[in-house]
Amino acid sequence: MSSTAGTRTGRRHRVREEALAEILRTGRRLLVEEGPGAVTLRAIAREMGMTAPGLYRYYAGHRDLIQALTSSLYDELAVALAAARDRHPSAGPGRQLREVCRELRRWALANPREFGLLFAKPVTDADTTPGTVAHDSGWRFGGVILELMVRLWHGGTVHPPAGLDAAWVAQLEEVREHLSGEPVPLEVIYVFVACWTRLYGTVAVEVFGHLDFALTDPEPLFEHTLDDILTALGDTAGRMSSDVF
Amino acid sequence: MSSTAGTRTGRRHRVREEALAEILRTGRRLLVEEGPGAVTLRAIAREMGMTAPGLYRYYAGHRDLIQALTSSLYDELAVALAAARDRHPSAGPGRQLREVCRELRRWALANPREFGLLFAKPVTDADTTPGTVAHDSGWRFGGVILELMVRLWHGGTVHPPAGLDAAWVAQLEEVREHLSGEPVPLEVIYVFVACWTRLYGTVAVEVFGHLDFALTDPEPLFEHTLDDILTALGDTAGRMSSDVF
DNA sequence: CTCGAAAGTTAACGGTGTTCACAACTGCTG
DNA sequence: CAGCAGTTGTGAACACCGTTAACTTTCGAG
Repeated sequence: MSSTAGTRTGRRHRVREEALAEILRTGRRLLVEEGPGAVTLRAIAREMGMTAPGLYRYYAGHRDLIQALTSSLYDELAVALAAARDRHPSAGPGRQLREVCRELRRWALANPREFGLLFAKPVTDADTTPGTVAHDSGWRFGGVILELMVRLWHGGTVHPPAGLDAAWVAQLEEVREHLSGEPVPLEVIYVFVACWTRLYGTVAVEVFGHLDFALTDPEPLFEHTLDDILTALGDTAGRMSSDVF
Repeated sequence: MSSTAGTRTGRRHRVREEALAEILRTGRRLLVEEGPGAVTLRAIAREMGMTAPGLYRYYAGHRDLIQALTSSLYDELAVALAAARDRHPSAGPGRQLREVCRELRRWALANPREFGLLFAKPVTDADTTPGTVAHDSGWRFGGVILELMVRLWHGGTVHPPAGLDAAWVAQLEEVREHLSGEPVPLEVIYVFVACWTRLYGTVAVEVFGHLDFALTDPEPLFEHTLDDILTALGDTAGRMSSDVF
């Protein structure tokens, strides 16, 4: 172990970071250009002008590499969502949430393979780690959405579902402090989950092409859904229609 | 070519069908017991006491085998949904649709790996056929849901979204006769797609474990969503709450 | 300058999908 | 019944995959 182990930006350390990043970059390029099945240790190494075992100096194996790639993509998505939010600094949380959701769809459509890697797989597919990684990196992105919902909640426009039975409330309590920062009202978590399933369903179905047969342009459906979600959250501004959907 | 080529149930033909079915059965067992990555030509052959190249007498390759397995699972799901519907023959379409949706969730939770194979992957992942197969087999199941929605529509309780712009309507027209049987009203297709995205989102998020961190029992959320969907469809019977969600 | 850690190589093992040449079996036809 | 053709299955082989082990090279810190 070098005596300058704690050094922030040692030369050695820096080129290593670059290598780590290039591996991920190459893996992502393969994912985008050739599909999920093509992001392989040997292919990445080949692409980088080295041999597969060399990659083991950087990642413990194929699984860990994919995991790292997933993490970085979660981060990128989180940054994109936050940027969409900050693009309208003076807007209320409703408008900002709307823009964030639109950015999610935009990102997913622009990066369908990446979206698939992040959201199309079971979180535990017998190979991903128990959940800590999925939590940390996955919730840098989820936190952006949740935070806006909390702010909407603070505005007082959200009215929670009435019939929350006891068991339901109990498990929500469990999650409360699990979220960093302020204590999140239980009902907000419920609303968050409900809205997320709608958002996820709409975007996933579109990105995965499940309704290619029916819709050549699913954007109107998405905007309608967005209206509906924001109405459910009590936001009245920026509404584009007043249908149930 | 044998002279009895057209024979319905020739001996030869029958044992072949059995072999085809056993291959699928074995593949499914591997999928369930060992995960998606384990459903491999060699593993299936090994499990059946033969060698991998022998399977090529039955399926053109790994892709085709997976495709066939997917098709059969779609069929099984369609049968399960239809059975749930027919379990309440005297009930109205609203109640029947409710039971069908519940059955979808039940089936997905009981067969998560199969559900993942059917719905977690992009329909065209650079390896599935263009779409004809996904259409035919995928819509024996979707048709069950659509048919109930059409019946609800005939009941007159469904009110379509008002703001359907022209382009939106145009593409819906395209789909109209693409569906077998009676001409389906355009708005019904819209409602169908909208409801399907909600249903899919709720079930998929639960099955894939995206919200394991937050919910130990997602059933209340599902029931709330179901209430909401059926309300949107104009069905008033069997409602369990009156919240937005 | 030295030396030890890090980076990268080659070789190898077992696994995969896939192809091809070949053997065995089965059942129809002359 | 004999023979023949189609069907079914095998074994060997190829290329690719993840992974491990032993080895060489590189390079920075003391």
